[in-house]
Amino acid sequence: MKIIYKDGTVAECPQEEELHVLRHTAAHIMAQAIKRLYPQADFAFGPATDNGFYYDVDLGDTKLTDEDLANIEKEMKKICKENLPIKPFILPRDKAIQLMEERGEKYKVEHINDLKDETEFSFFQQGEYVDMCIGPHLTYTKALKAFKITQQSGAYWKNDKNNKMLTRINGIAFRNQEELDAHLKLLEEAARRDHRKIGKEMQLFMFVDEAPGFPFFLPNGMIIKNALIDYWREIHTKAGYVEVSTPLIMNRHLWETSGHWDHYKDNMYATKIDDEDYCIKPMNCPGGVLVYRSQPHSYRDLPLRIGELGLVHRHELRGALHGLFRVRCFTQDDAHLFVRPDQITDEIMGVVHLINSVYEKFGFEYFVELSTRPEDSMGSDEDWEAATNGLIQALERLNLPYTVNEGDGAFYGPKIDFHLRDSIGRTWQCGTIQLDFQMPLNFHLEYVDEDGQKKRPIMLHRVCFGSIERFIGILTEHYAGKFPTWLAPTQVKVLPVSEKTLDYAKQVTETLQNAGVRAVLDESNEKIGYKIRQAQQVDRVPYMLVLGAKEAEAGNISIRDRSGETTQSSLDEFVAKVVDEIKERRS
RNA sequence: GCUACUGUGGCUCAGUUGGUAGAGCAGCUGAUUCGUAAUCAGCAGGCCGCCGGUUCAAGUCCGGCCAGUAGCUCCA
Repeated sequence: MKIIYKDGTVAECPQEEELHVLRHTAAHIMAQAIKRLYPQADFAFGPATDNGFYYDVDLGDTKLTDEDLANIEKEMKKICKENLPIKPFILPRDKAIQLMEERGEKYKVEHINDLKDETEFSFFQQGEYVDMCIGPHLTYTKALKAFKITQQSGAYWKNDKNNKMLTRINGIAFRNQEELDAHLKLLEEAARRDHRKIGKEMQLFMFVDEAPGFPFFLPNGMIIKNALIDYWREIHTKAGYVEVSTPLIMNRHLWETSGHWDHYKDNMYATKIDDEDYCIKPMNCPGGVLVYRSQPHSYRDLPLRIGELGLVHRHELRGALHGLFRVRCFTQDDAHLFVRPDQITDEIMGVVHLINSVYEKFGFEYFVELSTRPEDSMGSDEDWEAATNGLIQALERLNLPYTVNEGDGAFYGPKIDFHLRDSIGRTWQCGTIQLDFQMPLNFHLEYVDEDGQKKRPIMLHRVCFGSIERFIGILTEHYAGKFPTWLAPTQVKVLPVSEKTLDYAKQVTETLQNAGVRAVLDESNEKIGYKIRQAQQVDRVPYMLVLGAKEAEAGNISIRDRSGETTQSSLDEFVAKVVDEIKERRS
């Protein structure tokens, strides 16, 4: 694949750059098509993305329908067919501005003015279309072979909600039709893993119009939630944590002291009690702080690790809600660590190990982000620097690769975030570790040090799952509903071949239940094939026991697992194996 | 909150240019007693998201609201 750089050199494209370049060119060709159909179109940015490309465009008052998008795609195909050569040229600043002004590209002019240090600007031209761009690009429009416009949406100019919302038109592009078809198929398969769909099918949770964003956990979902909580308690007890529970509603004064009233008010639900303002907690930290402050502490007590499975409520914007991934009330597997300055690094490392062990348990791959001071924040520059350095130090000592997310920290401190992927590749923040000098200061927390002086502890906020709701959503997509046995709502489904073996099936079910296994007997008057289909496709149970005359006579069982493999076994052997699998939480 | 789209029985969806709602699955009843991914028949089930408007007539057209989907913004 040949490509052309902004200086006009033509070269063979490095393999790993191919998709990026052709997608970027696709964005240009789409812009050209849009300009032909909508001459008033004023373009903003149009980059390549993971699977395709988009262009943000200001179309004035024009709104696009699906048909319009199809027409744009048609026009793109036409442009490809015309096989226009793509050629770069370079202009000095004043000429560049002049050209873009002549063409009515006011966003490009603004962009040139933003790039204060540049003296020259490169452009790529194909036919009548000119775009300011660094390149490189394909050399001819015909080289773009497989693409599809997928959707339109809105996007703010420069990603700032105070700016105008532009029309974003998205597309996907691949080297050839086969790759594109394969990708579409992949998306279809991913949709089958969607936790909202599986959650409905398996009756894990639900939402109702009367409580938008507030999840209901159904009996099956509660089993998963409780199994996760049991696991959580076990590893936290081992790691030296204690557990508390603090109130959901507390007086406004508390939230003023913590800084939430100033920095988080729009997200808090409020109520009145005896004519005083109260807030429903959006975070658990003030509760943890009050627990710490309720008693004097010695340096010997630290680090103090106080865990809390706290239900928090946040007013998330309507458009942000998304199944269990983004809700308005959720349970954080929270903990607040009160530490001496000399303990910071060790404690952070301890938490990272804990989070890592949890994610490994489920076979997740994650990536780590360091978020620094946001604009709306409290505290001194020195404290922020010290806190940020504390986190960086821990990350480097652990040799953990991370990216920096400038200005994305909490209002009280910087944080390390752990991100997990959903079935279609979107990433969601789950675990987080936040270093906080502010809360201890605002609440006058102290401990008595070795030298008898009162000192201020440092506070670490952290979660492993993040929110149990979001984590269950991620787990559901990760396993496509086929949860490991210890999490599965139904662990064994007992399927009698006919009513004749119902009694034997009842015995087997009871034996399993007495051993602590979540076993369910399918008493329905259906053929065995139907029962299996139901157990496999809807309930997604790890084990199905098919019991007919053969088994009843021999006193054994036939086991079918989710892969469809069947084995014969004695009941005792199977019970022992399953009980052990559950106890060890094997996946 | 913003942009675009969607909203019909528990679930998945049909419903022509406006003429008074239809299927499959699930449910119930009966028959069948069956060997590893759907046995057959019958029955029942619908303020067509909500409110208002246009019309002789609205699931269908218009407006408002509510909820959902994709993306943006924001976040665990």
